[in-house]
Amino acid sequence: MASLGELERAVMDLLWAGQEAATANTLRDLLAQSTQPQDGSAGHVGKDLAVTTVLTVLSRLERKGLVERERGTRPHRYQAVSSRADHTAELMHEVLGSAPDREAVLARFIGSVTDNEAETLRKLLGRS
Amino acid sequence: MASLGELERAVMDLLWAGQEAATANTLRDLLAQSTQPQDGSAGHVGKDLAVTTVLTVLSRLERKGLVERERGTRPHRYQAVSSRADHTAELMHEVLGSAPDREAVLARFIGSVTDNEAETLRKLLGRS
DNA sequence: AATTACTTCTACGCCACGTAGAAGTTGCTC
DNA sequence: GAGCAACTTCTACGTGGCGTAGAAGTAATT
Repeated sequence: MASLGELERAVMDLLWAGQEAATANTLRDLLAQSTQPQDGSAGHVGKDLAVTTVLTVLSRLERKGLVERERGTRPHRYQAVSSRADHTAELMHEVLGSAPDREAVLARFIGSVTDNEAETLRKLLGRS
Repeated sequence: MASLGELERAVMDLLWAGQEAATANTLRDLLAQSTQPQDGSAGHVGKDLAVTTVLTVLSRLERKGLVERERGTRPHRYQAVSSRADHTAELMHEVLGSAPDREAVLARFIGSVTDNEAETLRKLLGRS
């Protein structure tokens, strides 16, 4: 219940970026442009997808519990269930949770964190 | 480059558990028993696999860089490249790394950590 | 009622993974 | 050193997730 496909991730990124709920069409358009805004002159690289494709992906994301849709409005509006930060943190816990040696894992994790982040963590934890 | 299948994970668990390199046959036997050591009387649940199956999985794990094999010895001996803790910590970094808002993620992560673990983290981080 | 906009259903190709037989290779034994 | 036994590699099939989208169904608009 963790990994996302490439397109699924792209859609989630858009949903996480915009604060408001979006329609499939909107997302389709955003996908058509994003990914490579700056472009010499050749073809743009943003995927030019069929709307149904986006809808399929959104359905799958809904099934996975990552996305929520308003069914009332005619063009259904989709939005992420939780923020990217929340979701990522959840993922980290998922990864950590599967380990019987949590402390050891945390030790290794901390060991390879940047100084800045270590500082952030200290602040977040407060001193005992 | 992250997720493992069920069998792949079972094999890694065995390799991580035992400190020494193991052969495909050994692993096959361990897989046949483990998973449900305690058993009323009915059939055991440990997978009874063909050795080739184990070998295939080991090859795939090798390709993924999780396992290393001694090709010299006749029954090749396999072992995990890094400890489970290292691997898990690495995974956590992978998950975290893909986020543009690392600090926010860390905040959420810390927010939902158990008290014990928070304490552990404080110790690990030491004073500034 | 017909047209249009939107959603759901169905589907196909690809790739990872569980699974394992067939074929090839190496080493031991007599 | 010929043959058997053990081991590895090759090939393959079924299943399921994902990218992709057309066909079919449903609702809103005029």
